[in-house]
Amino acid sequence: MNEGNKITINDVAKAAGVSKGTVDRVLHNRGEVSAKSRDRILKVIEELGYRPNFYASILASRKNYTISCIIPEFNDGEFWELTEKGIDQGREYAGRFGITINAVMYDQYDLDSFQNACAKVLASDPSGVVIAPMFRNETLKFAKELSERHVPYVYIDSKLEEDGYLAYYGMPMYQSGYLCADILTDGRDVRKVHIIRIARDKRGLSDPTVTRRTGLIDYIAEHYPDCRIENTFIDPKSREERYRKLDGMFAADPDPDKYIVMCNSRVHFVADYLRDRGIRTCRVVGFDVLDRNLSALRDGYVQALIAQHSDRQAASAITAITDYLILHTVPQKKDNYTQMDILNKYNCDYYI
Amino acid sequence: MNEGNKITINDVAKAAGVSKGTVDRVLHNRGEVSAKSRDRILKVIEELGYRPNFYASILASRKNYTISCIIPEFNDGEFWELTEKGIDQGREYAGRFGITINAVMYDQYDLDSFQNACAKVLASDPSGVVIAPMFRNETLKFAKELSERHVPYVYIDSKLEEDGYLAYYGMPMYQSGYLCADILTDGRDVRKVHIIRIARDKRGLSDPTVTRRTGLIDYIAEHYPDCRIENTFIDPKSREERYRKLDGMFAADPDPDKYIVMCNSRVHFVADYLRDRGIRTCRVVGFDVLDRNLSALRDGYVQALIAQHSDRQAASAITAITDYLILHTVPQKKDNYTQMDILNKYNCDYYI
DNA sequence: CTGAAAGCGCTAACAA
DNA sequence: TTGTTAGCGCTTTCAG
Repeated sequence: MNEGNKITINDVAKAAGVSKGTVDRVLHNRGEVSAKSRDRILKVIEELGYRPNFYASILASRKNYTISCIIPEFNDGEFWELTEKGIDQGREYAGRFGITINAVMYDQYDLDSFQNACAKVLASDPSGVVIAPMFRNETLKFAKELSERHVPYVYIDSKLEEDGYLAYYGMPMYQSGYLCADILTDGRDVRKVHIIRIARDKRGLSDPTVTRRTGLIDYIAEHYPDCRIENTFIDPKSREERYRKLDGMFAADPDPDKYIVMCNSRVHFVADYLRDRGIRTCRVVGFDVLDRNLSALRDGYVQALIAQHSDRQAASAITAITDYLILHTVPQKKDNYTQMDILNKYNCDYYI
Repeated sequence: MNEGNKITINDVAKAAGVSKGTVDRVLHNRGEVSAKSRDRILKVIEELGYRPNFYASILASRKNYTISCIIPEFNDGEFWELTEKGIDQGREYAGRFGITINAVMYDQYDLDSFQNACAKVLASDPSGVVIAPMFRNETLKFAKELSERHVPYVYIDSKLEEDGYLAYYGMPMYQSGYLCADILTDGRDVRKVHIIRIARDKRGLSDPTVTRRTGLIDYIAEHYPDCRIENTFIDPKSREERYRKLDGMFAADPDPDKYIVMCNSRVHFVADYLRDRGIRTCRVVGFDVLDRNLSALRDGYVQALIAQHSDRQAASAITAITDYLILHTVPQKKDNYTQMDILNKYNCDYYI
């Protein structure tokens, strides 16, 4: 039945001359077993190629595993929505093993909110944790606590430079910037690149796109040494302010053929501006498959989008913990860099 | 345990005033049950929100499901190798439910071999079938037989115009050709496009790339009405012959900046030629992530590859049948068109 | 047509 | 330290 394997715990017990209770003990490092018995049992397991039947196991042990996912809160159509979809996919998988998934959201601009989320999760005594970190120090503390409790945790989106995590699923950020620059410039004669950036009002927040921007800038330096890079900061909260800034940008340089890029998921801000101003002469590249970005892509205000399956990242994270909990397996690779998808108007409609 | 649902078959039996044996009978339409009992049980199930525990079910019923996958045979590094990897992924999933997966290969250029494969699968009385069809009529017959036996089957790679399949997973072929043309021409001043095609020696074989080529040609007609399209046929078996043909192509038109495309996975043939001849002036686009194509991409002899996750197609197919068999669920969508991935030298290393 | 009972393979007390 | 045993929730005879 179980992958064609008919050897049961009883067979092992018999062959090792012990009872199945003892076999179960060594299987789960539960209770004390004499070194002699343990060795013999382990040997028999090896020889017979015994593989436990997980269904019998799940059935017999009515454990109540629960995995908590800590991600930023979001509004409809924003980046993290896709991650939540992935959590739902993961929930379906984990649910088959009787594992409960719950999501805890935090305000990604508010440290307190993040701390609260972590504390809440810790208090709930989770069997495993998925986390999309935004605050370095606090995450480090949280990770340490989880490690000490032997609670497996996996990072999604970005990770920290510590080592205790079970796995990581995210995009290679530097390379995504490099790729982005390649698509933007596209072998053309580019003299100037405009990077549109979000003006961050709060201090102390790590900018998640800095690595990506570095990749972008490096590409330009390597392939277009004479190309200038100009940063323009816009306010995500004020449309008027944005338009003023972008008007200023266009006024400063009369060349209508601009190369514009945004390193986060908000390129729709640029697209909206271009649409309103009727400007169709720019080459614009951005990131991520928000609905608003997709429609900009379809309408030709954005030429390409670099996307990642952040749903799959979340789902993989949950799967990894589930398998760890139930099957006692660890992911093949610890660091999993997800593919970078290039979308244009001709393939975007087939993107999930 | 089971998704937070604690109601068991015993609860249902008690509430309905019958034994759990009878409940099981109505659950699986097994044996005769009086209309009265059946109605009462169904009502109780509804009211209590009873959900069977799959693990107990799998454990108790030592059924031996097996899913057969019929795909073309292949050599190392060829297209179908990736599909086989997906079958392995699917096997892992299905194995957890005690389902055996076996793969049956056929020679995609030999009708007899395909018929044999089908007959063999039929004889083995499979619980489900995954098929990558190449021969239309024979597949139609096979599908009909499966339908009559109530054996669920899913198409991968391509499908037929019948309706009995459980699901389909494959690339949108026409659109892939359209996309390919867009990437090839890339807004440039293109006067001529070279399509390199495989000379097929056998008659009566359906060319799997004809739809893709149509998409390609349509794009050119729409966007480059004055562009000429030239077909060159090469022999997959003879390197000399290929070089002769390609030499001829280059001799016929002195322009070194050629636009070259192949609609199947063999663009490495072109790349090898260009590498040997030291030609770096062409723009070349092809399909699929064979190792040889990837190295051509990295080395700059191919500018872009359009790829599909044919591994995921196979894995999804197996998952769909597994879930159908075990969970009694049908796929959300019947026709699943997988995304078209655009690969260049900057993102190909993160693919898969 | 229906109930009773014996497992499926494993876990987790409880004795010894 | 170890064996024994009573289930987990469901399927499947076998009587009746």
